[in-house]
Amino acid sequence: MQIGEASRLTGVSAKMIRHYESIGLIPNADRRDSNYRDYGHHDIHRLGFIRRARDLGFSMDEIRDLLRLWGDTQRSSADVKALTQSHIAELDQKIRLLGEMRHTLATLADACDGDHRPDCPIIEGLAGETPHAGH
Amino acid sequence: MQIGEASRLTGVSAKMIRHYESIGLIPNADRRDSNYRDYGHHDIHRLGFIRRARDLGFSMDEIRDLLRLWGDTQRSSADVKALTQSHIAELDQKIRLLGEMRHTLATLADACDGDHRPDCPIIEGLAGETPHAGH
DNA sequence: GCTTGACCTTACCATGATGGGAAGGTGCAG
DNA sequence: CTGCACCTTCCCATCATGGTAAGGTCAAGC
Repeated sequence: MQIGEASRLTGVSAKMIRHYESIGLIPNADRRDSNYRDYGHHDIHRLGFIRRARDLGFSMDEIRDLLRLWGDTQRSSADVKALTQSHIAELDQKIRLLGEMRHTLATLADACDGDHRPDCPIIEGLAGETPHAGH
Repeated sequence: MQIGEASRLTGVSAKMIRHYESIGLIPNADRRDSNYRDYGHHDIHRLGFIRRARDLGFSMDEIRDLLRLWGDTQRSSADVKALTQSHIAELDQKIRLLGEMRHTLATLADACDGDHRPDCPIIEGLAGETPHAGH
C-alpha cells in the first residue's frame, strides 16, 4: 500500500512516516517503479507500535530502544520494565512541576478579586512584590 | 549594568535577554559607547517579572499580555484573573494527559514480571496485542 | 489521446524556548 | 602591551511536527 493508506491505518502522518525513515526509526521503505513507497502489514505493525509509544509520551530515543527490545527475542522483561519505570518517573516529575505551577497560580487567582479595579495580587506576585505583606 | 550582571540578578540568561529584546518583549536596551547594552533597575524589574511568569509556565504570548496589563494602570483585575484561569485550565489539561499516560504505563508495568524472560505485557501492549486476553 | 484530480516525491522553512559556538570588539588589571 | 573576562552579531541545533512549493505518477472519465 502507499504511504497515504499506511498513514490512515496507523494514525501517523505521511510526513512523520517519511521522517521516521530518515532518522532510521523504521527501515527504508520498498519502492515501486514509480518511486512511491510501498508498505506491508509488517510496516503497519511497526508504525502502530511507534504511535502507541508516542501517545504514551516516550521520546524518539526511548522508542528506538523499545523497538530494539521488541525485536529482540532474547530480551529480558526487566529491561523493558526499567525503561518504562524510568519514563514513569519522568512523567511524575513533569506532573509534579505542573502541579506546583497550578497551585501557585490558583493561590494567586483566589486572592484576586477579579473585578473592574486594577489591584491584583497576580500581577503583584509576578512583579516580585510581597503581596501586601510587611510594608 | 551590563547584560551579564542583569542575567545574574534575574536568572534570565544573557542569550534570552537579547532574544526577548529581538522579539519585542522588552524594549531595545540603552547602549554605551562600546555598544554594550546597559540596564537599570527598571529593566531588572521587568526581566524578573518575565522570569517569574515563565516559571509559572506562561507562554511568551501570554507573558506579552501580562506585561501589557502590568503597565496598564487602567486594567481591571478581572482581565488578569481571566488570563490566569485560562492558563490554569491549560495546566490542568496537560496534567490530566500526563496522568493518563502515567496510569496506562503503571498498569502495564505492574503486569510485567520484570525478570530475565522476554514475555512482557508492556511490549505486547505497544505492539497492539490484546494482552493475553480472549485467544 | 488528453485532462482532471488524487496521490506521491523531494526540499526547504517554521514552530517555541533555549543553548552552543564562531569570529571579533571592549575594557580593565597586571 | 598582554591576558582575560566580557560583550557584540550571526548562524546552527534541539524535538516532533506541520506547511508549502514544484514537480512526478496514475487511474478515471471524456
